[in-house]
Amino acid sequence: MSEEPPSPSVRQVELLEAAYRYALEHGLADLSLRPLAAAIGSSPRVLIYLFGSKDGLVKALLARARVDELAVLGSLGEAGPPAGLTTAAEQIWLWLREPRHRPLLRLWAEAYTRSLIEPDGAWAGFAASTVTDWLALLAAHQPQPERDTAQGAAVRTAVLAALRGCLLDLLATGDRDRVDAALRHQLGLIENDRSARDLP
Amino acid sequence: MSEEPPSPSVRQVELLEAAYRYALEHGLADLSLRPLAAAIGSSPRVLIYLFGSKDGLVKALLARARVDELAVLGSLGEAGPPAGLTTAAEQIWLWLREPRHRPLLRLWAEAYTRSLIEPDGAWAGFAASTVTDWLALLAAHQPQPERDTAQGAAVRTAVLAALRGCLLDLLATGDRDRVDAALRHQLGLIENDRSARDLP
DNA sequence: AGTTCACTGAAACGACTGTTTCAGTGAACT
DNA sequence: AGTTCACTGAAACAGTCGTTTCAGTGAACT
Repeated sequence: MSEEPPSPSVRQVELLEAAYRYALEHGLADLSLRPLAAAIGSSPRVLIYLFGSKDGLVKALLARARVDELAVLGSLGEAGPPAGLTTAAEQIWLWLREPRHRPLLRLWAEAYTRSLIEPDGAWAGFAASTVTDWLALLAAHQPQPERDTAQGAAVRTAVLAALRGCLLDLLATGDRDRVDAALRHQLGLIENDRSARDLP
Repeated sequence: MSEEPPSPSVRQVELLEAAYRYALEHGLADLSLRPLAAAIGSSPRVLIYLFGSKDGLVKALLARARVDELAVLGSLGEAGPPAGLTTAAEQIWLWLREPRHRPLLRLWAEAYTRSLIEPDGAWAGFAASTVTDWLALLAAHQPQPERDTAQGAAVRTAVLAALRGCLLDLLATGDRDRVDAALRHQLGLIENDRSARDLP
């Protein structure tokens, strides 16, 4: 309990990275120290030593997943001037639908729903914070007068809902053509409506 | 292993109902026979006897949740003639946003994502089957020429995605006004587009 | 009365859980 | 050379898990 290295060492991030890859494959729900340690060439003893407890390890894994998520937000948000709400949403969707991102998105969905059921512990606040993160990104692509209105919040909420709803469908059915057409239809309607009001 | 009652007895549905209420409160991820049995006034022995195994119990619980889901579908689908796609979606949303349905929807979300990660076992196919169920309901509210086209499938997929995306947001943030406005905005755009094409 | 049979309490089984205790590594620093 | 200290293997701890074994209930049926 008293033993816990203050700063993340080299070995620690190595193991965290290996554990992260393991979690992407097997999920977090049934995560167990002994199988995990065996798979990444470590031992339960070391994991407990480095992360304090299993809860600490799970928190570190969720934080690691969040780093990936924020990296996407950063690459889409800071790369140049605001691109317009629907354009940004399209770029996000291109990233979401990539088959190689599916393990990460499954893990994300698992952490999301788990934090709904078990609001305390390692999962606390995951769902709420991920919603606000993405909403903030979308807000950055809305023009200034609209951005701060309740109407503006509703529009970016709708865009986020379309993205997440389509993602859920895609993860469950894998039916890329249908889901792709659905999102494109949805964004097209929003785009039409916005251009009719002279909003980017 | 050999003992398993063939037909569901009275006692069995009583216990299943009690276990269902327990699962709505505590979720399925950490479900354990001993605490569950203690809470519903039974014993692990009896649960194993009646449901064959814990896996059988979980399957029964998921089937029970599915009964609730199908009941909603039935009440919205068979009640009169097709009401139009967006009207049907609005009615579904009125049901989804009810605070008293939140435990059921949390359980539903948990089973959904879990079946994405662990495609075998008791959860198998839950996500995919729930998608097709709801899509079929929405299809019943589309007019006949459109219903069987790829465009029609895309539109009802978009409607379902909007509903699910808004539901996820609502479960995480509880921000009813914003989410409500988002869904209304989304459905309004679809409605406008459809009436412009003479589709109900 | 005797048998059958659905049902159940108590206790144990082996496997697994996260965590701790103890005993060491081996490299870095004084 | 001696000490410190980050790190780790082996084993055990107490607890929980799903499941099984055994020994019964008590009502229904022959």
